[in-house]
Amino acid sequence: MKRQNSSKRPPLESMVCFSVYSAGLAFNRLYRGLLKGFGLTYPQFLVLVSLQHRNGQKVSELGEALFLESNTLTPLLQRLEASQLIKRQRSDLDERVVHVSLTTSGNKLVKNIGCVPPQVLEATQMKLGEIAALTAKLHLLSGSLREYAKA
Amino acid sequence: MKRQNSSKRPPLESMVCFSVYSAGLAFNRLYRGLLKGFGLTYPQFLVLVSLQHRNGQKVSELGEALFLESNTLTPLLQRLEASQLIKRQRSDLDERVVHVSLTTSGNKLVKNIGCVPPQVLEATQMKLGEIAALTAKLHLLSGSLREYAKA
DNA sequence: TGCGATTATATCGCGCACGATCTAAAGTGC
DNA sequence: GCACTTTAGATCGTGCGCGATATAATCGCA
Repeated sequence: MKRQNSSKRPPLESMVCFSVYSAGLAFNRLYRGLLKGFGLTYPQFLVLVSLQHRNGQKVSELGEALFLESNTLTPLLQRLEASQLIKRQRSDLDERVVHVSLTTSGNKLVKNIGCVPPQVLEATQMKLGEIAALTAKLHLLSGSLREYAKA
Repeated sequence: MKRQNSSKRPPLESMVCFSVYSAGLAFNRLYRGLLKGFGLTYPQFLVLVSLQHRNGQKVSELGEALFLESNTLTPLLQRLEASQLIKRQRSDLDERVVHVSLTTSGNKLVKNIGCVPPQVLEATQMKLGEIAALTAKLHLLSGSLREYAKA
């Protein structure tokens, strides 16, 4: 027999969407502390990591990697450029597209930080395998949600 | 033998933090579409759900439930109040604290929406048990991250 | 009683997310 | 070659998150 939702435990706790939201806030705060010393925000860090993997991406490619669009990326990239960490240059073949690449100091910085600082791993208190499984499930979930939103 | 990270698959995909970030964006977009018709944002909806469970919470209690502070909540609550969905009133016993309660129309609205609209469940493409397990893991993770951030 | 410390909420500024719209460059059909 | 559409980024306005700070009420305690 199922216990009736006695409505004395907060329902937020039982909502996946909230657990994701809340974990997102927690990660953001953790990274904020770790990145503050480097003068980076968390999304900026993600952009640098993506560029480290593949330099010279178009804005639209970065957008596909991060699931963001130009209205978010453009100002973010402008700030990174102002910090001398990236360069933006219009393509010669198609003047509409803008290629983004790490500067020398940008490259040095992201190498210095490393993709997953050891503090983050420690903070999760999870085993590597568990983390990988969780990551995979979340990507599946994201995919389904995006699929549904499109349809 | 471990395959070397051949650095041709984007490293973002292997980062938990990114999978959480990205799933958060996806949920936000999904809810945005669902809530637009009700004139609500996703965080506003979460506040209403929390109040439905326990009406008259202090701002600080809402903050503990949602892991947010007054600098985020105050303007959010002001907007909800402007929409006539909640009432804010200072306590008589302690004039520092503000109690937040649903108005009749706010109560009606949140009941109308329901905690987890069926569309969301469908969009996840997951079984209830899977969702519950994921939710539990994420709460654990959030807890560890917050614990680490405090220390 | 009075005054420094603490607490609850509010205010401000900045940087994301994102809907809506704009601009300019390419593509397209005739 | 010329209008029509499409595409890539950029711009603008709004609403979060959050660090820093302000304001006002309460507490502690000598």
